[in-house]
Amino acid sequence: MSSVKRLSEFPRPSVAVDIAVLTVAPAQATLADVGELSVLVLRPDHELRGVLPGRFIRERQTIAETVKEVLETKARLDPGDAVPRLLRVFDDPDRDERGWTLSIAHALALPADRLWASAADIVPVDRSGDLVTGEQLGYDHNEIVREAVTVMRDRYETAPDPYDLVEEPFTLSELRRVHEAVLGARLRKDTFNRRMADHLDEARDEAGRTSVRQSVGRPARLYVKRPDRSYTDTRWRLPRADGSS
Amino acid sequence: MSSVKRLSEFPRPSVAVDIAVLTVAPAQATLADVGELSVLVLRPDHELRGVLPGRFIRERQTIAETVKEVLETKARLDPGDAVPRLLRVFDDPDRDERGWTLSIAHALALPADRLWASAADIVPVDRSGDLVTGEQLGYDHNEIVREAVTVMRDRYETAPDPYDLVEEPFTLSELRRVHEAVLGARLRKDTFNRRMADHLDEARDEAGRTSVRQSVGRPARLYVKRPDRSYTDTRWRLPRADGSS
DNA sequence: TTAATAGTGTCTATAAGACAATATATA
DNA sequence: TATATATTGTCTTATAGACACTATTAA
Repeated sequence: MSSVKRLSEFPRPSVAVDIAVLTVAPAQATLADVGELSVLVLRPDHELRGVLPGRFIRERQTIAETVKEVLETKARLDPGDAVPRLLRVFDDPDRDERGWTLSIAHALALPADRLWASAADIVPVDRSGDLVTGEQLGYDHNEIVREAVTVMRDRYETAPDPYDLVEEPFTLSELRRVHEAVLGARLRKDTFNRRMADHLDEARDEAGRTSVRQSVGRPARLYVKRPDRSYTDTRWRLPRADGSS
Repeated sequence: MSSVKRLSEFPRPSVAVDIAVLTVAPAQATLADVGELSVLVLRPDHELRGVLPGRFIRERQTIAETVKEVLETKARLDPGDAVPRLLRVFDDPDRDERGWTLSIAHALALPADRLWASAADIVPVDRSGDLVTGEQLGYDHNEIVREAVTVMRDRYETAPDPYDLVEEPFTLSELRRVHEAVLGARLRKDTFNRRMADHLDEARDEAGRTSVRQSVGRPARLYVKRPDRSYTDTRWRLPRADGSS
């Protein structure tokens, strides 16, 4: 950043934004009741292989704006308030045979019902973050999906629905089912509830009810996520000596 | 990524890599024995304000290679095996008045003794990650430093010396002093030791000794970091039901 | 009353945090 | 021996994990 040469004297890469859109698809035959963590794959006419939604960035447009626009125009879905999360910059010089490109890869999660309008495929992923179909995507997009899935699973160990897949207010069962789908494992009801309790507040739904019943059984109480005091809250912090901090 | 147009038809940004090089500078008057977390600042002749080391990336060069080369040529220091960590991409359209630029910002830590050869300044930072001098750097580099410091402090709560500032093998006191400097607080000796013990293995130094004495007092045992089973080890994991996983 | 789902009491094991004692060196 | 630093015993409190029980609804 410290050169006095004109910017135009430097060769410049093409910079793309690619987005792994993740969701929990309703349960199939597998794993009984548990939904499946899945990723949105586009199949453009002129491409041999499936790709993630993405395009090159335009001047005077931020990355966040680009993400939103890509989802709207390429995937034909409304991202709403969902926050895209930077994964990393993919910079292998040979990642695109057309020339020198960088990909600023992002992950983003959306509730399944907002993806059905899209003309894209929703493909489940396995434990290692590969597509269950074994499909090979274009460019390095399989790797982007793997990293997106890994980061997402990691975060779902630590906090209640950090990607906002569940609409508030929700019941503990709804919350747990989403976590089970993301993590790909059944979770213990009692321990899960107690863990999450510290990060939730009781709430009412639009109708002012403090609990809901689905069709049978005891009605469940409603919760919203407590505005989290910090991402690091649930991890250990080193013990300060004396009263410092 | 899905266009069939030629890459050259798209406008392209200038892409820079900027690096917050962090270190623990030896203790000054403040806080008794505790070193100070500091950042390396360049003062090029032709620039009004201090800047972080950085430059535009070149074709067929990875970001990692660029980081290494920047540190060697601009900061005149040898990064060795230190791993640069991506912070995020700074993309404010107005961040550089010369034109459209992105900065792929990284953080990296090096032991203080490897920085003295550099012609750069080593400036301590305060609790919020600002330079203690109140100095304003060029571009958005103050913000890069703040984020670098925040991420680094967060990681030093969770693991023993994750940025490899201490040379192996080390004593628990050496390790604790580095953590105190990074976190800017004194830590309890006994609890710190027990916390770290799970992440350390006993070791010998070059001379084959299993402990060292500095000048006075009981000699301290030597440790190396245990190859960590995973970054998430020290955070809670949700309880699986049954035997699944 | 039964089935289904929600939620809690409580026991055990483990870990955190704090205090103080013990251990091993030099001067 | 006095002093300095390192390390551990142990007590208290908090939390995790597991099991089984209680609670509240619909059919």
